[in-house]
Order: sequence, then structure tokens, then C-alpha cells
Amino acid sequence: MVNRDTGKKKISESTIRRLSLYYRALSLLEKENYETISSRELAKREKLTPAQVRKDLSFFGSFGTRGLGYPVSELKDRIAKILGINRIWNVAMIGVGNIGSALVSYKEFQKQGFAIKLIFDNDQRKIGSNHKGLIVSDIKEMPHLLLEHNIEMVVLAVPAIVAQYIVDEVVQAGIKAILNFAPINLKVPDDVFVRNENMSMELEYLSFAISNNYTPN
Amino acid sequence: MVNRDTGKKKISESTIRRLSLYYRALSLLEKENYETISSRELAKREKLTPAQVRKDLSFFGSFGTRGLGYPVSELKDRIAKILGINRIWNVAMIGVGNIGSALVSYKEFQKQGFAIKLIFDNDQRKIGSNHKGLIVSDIKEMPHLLLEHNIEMVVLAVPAIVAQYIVDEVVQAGIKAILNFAPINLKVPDDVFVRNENMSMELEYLSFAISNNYTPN
DNA sequence: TATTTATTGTGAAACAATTCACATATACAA
DNA sequence: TTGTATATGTGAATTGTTTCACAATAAATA
Repeated sequence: MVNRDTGKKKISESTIRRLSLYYRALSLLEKENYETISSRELAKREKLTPAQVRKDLSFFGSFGTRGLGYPVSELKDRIAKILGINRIWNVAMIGVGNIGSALVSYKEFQKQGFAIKLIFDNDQRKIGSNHKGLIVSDIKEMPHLLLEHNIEMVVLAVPAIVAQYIVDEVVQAGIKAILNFAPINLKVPDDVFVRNENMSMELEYLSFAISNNYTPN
Repeated sequence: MVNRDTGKKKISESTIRRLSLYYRALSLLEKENYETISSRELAKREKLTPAQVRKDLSFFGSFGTRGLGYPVSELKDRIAKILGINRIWNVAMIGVGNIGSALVSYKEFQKQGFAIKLIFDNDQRKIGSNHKGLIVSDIKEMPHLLLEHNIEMVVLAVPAIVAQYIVDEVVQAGIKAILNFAPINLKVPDDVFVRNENMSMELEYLSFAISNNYTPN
């Protein structure tokens, strides 16, 4: 439960993912002019239990008022701070195929503070072309451009066959966070975070669910 | 552990997701002409433990040979059957914005047996246009077209604001599986499966990890 | 054929996550 | 000012998941 080295409580991946859900719900509640929200109501909106909401939040502090609930705007800001999204992140998109170019236009990234600042590809026909106001750079320029533009995260949307090669260069350039769309297990040093996004996997889950009359819970 | 009603062992979501990983790994091993694979080797490739691999598989039967390991091709086929991907699924794409049109060209879907058969949009400028050999249909035609073409799954790539309205129609048409890209919690009957794909959430996870020097495990 | 080696399949143990339940605190009404 | 209703924060209990550890068993070898 408590880390021996740091004395910090271990936060589970599920808790972190739920923080994102809370953040999104709170953003909506703010727009609806809610001032406070109870764990019960918040849980209901995200199909969770009130106890879970309270426990999740309690890992990071005590944000509510007994008898009243949580202050919507304040809690939203606190969670933003916890998630590290209370600022703009400079992101580079690597690969401008189907997925890559769709993601460059994906407004949710921008909205959550992930600003795509550079786009790369190795295809001469794409290099120099304009995507949402950004010019596609030659991937050969990547190492120094990542550094010059203070890029901290990279979205990898390249074919599986070249993914590892490119990731090695990305790691070389000091990037510590990678969102990977290639269906492959990337090898990276321990201090580099990789999240794999595999959309077929979600369809396979649905396939399993239908095929087996699956009922979670 | 065991469901009182059905007598079936409860399969966790994590196990199902790992089956997808095993399937992918086995497909690769098959191409590399492996005949058998041990739980140890398979685990190593997917960054899991051998015990986990064996336990996951044991929920569905006994597929290996002691002393030898698992037969690659056979296990792959068995998992395909378990996941329900030993056949083609007819899928409809709803919404041909950035994400929608990218996904229509996304080869992984096709490769895993998810065949996009219909595309819908409500934008008159898009209706009738050609995407990868498919003509975009008017969303008004959706209810009967879904039925006529035996569509069983739907990928929802529409703006959040209209997502619930469209889902209601999709459910009406008898669809039981929905992959949702809209950042919203859809309300559906209990027998309809929804998976939410939220790509910002993955970046937020990375943001948290960097910001907090997070170390999973 | 007997022996050694490798690896599965699986109860039991250990660990992790969720839920319960209640003491505590605050708001609000009378 | 007091009482009542509401809702948090959190140890403890429960439930779920992963790992351990080993008997069982098949292959390879002598």
C-alpha cells in the first residue's frame, strides 16, 4: 500500500484513469453551473460507486465538505494539477498516414492541453505539405527538431515495421512519454513511459462479449 | 470465482484483453514458423508472467503439452474462437469526420476480421462520396440499412452532442455492440455492450506519469 | 526401457482493489 | 442556538487478481 522508498501511497492505474473521468465530468458540471457535487452524483454520472470516488480522491488529499460535497471548479482544478494537465504539453506527431493525420485534427487533444507542434513523415510526397497549419517535416530532422521545440510527448502513428527504429531515435532525443498506435511491443528504457492504443483490441473485446453472452460484474 | 447461475468461471476484463495480446503474439510466432511456444516465452514477449499466461488460458481449457509448451497455430485458432474472431464481423462506421474516415482506412480492423460495410454521415456534402470504395449513406437511412446488411457492430465517431441521439437509433436497430469515440457516457440497455475509446485519456495518463515520476509495479 | 528434463495446469497463498460502515464534520432549518 | 439532515474521509472487511509452488505428465536421451 505504501511505497517503502518514498513513503507515498501506491496509486493504481485504474485510479489514474478514473481521475480522467472525473475531470471530464467536472468540466461538464462546471458548464452546467453546478457549484458542488456529491460523490454519489459524480459516481452515478460515471457509473461508479460513491465510495470509489471518495477513495480515489482521498489518495491525493481532502477536497470535499462534509454535508455538502465537492466544489466543482476547485476539484476540477485540483485534478488537473494532479494529472499534470494544468498546462500545455508540446507534442509531436510521427507519421501522417490515416491515423496520424486524423489525430492532428482531433480536437480533444488540443482541448485537453496537448498541443501538436510538429509533424513528421518519411514520405517525400508528404514532407512539406500542410496539415491544419503545420508543415510536415522530414523524419530525418526529427532528433534536433524535437529538442529545439521542447517536445515532451510523442504520438507514434507509423507502420509497425519501422516503429521500433523510430522509437529508438525518439528515446535518444530525450522523450519520456510515447503514445503508440503501432500494434507492436516497443522496447524502451525503464524511465520512458509508453501507452499502447490498439483499437482492434476494443472490437475484439466486443466480439468476445457478444459471442459469449458476457456480463461484466 | 464461479457464477452461481451458470456455473461458469468469471472471466475478468484483463484476461480478455490479454487474450487479444496472446492472439497477436501467436500470429507473429506463426509467421516466424514457431511450432510451439512455452508460457515463459509468450509471457516474455508480452511483458507478463508465465503463471499469468497459463492461468488465463486455463479458464478456457487445457491447450498445452507438458514439457513442450503450446502449439502455436492451434492455440491461435482456439483463442480466435474464444474471442469470436474466427469469422467476419459486419461493422458500420457512423460519422466520417477526422476519426471516422481514418478508421475506414485503418487496416488493422480489416485484418482482424472487422469488415466495415457501411458508412454514414448527416452532412449533405459527404453523403454520396466515396471512402475506400464505400459510398457514404445518409444517416436517415441508417435504421433499415443496418438491418438489411446484417450489421452487428457499430463504430461511433460523431460529435458528442449528437452521440446519444444516434445511439438510441442504433440500439433500436438491434445492434448489441458499440465502439464509441465520443467523449460522453452513452446510455444503453443492459444487453448492449459499449466500449469507450478516449485517446486523450491515454495522453493524460502519460502526463500524470511524467508529472509524478510514476512507476507502475 | 528407465531416467532426466522441461513445462503445463491448478489449488493455495499473497497481494491488490473495491466496498462497507461509521465516526466526524458541515450546512441549514427551526 | 440547537437539532436534523447530509455527505465526507477512512480503517476494516470483503472481493477480485496475480503469483507461487508443486504434482502431473510428456518429450528427449541414454
